[in-house]
Amino acid sequence: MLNWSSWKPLPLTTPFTEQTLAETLNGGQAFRWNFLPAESCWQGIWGQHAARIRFYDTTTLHVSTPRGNKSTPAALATYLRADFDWEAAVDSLPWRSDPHLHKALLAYPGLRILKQPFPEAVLCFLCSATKQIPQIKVMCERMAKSLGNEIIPGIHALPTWEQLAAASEAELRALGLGFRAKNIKKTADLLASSPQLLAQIEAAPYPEAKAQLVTLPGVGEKIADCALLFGAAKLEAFPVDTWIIKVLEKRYALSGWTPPQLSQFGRVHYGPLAGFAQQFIFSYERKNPA
DNA sequence: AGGCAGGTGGCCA
DNA sequence: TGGCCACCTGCC
Repeated sequence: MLNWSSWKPLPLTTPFTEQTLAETLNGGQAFRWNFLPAESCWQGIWGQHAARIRFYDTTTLHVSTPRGNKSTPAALATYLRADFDWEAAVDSLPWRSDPHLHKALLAYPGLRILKQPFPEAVLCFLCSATKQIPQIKVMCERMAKSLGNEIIPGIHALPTWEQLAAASEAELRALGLGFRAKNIKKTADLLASSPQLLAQIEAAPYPEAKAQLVTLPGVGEKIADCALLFGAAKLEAFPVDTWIIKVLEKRYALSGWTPPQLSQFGRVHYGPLAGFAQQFIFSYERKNPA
């Protein structure tokens, strides 16, 4: 394909498996990666970048990027946090005293938390309310096609908040966003009037960042934690969703606990990388429901 | 055919 | 504070 560079190695400090690569890219952290059977690779979009990735061996990915976009390989390394020591992070989790966590860690060796552009993480998770991953992906794709920049022919970035503010609620509803359209429109208008707000939130320590984020229309505790975990590298953020509630109820015998109590439990039990632990538990539970 | 899906905000005791 | 419910849409 003329538009794409040849495959180049991207070394990983933490070993990986093919299944873990799939889970990292398409397991509910991000919504803009698709497997292309014909090319047998993952193709994804973030910010104003697009890339193709395929598993080469446990410590090497192969990467192809659009020709002429020289900054994309470095941006991809940042997005994947390729140089972070995930193995040490895993070892710091309380797996020695938590057999269920231990099982989940072994099931996804090398699983990592992406560093997505913060503004688009907020957008994607605003779409996530009571939706499953495939439907969230459809909503993101429609917003990109209709409102976002075309990065290369046929591949569109998600709209910026500025671009979203320029659309009407009716236009957003027409993209199938449902009741989320109103929240996205209101948040877009608010962010358009404070252009530095998201950058300030991202730069703030987790507790302040979360407190600020939940003031955006449609952003509650869960969406704020997802955006901070997957879009701002705040690994202490511990999203409490229906899956995690189920896990903690059934596998940790915590039935009857309220979401805020479970959130507190998660932070105390899993520690400063609670969100990282959450991702293993989440992935494991979706594949092996209790 | 009706209920439910990686939630949130508003209203009521 | 704590519980309940509407809210879009599509898929089982």
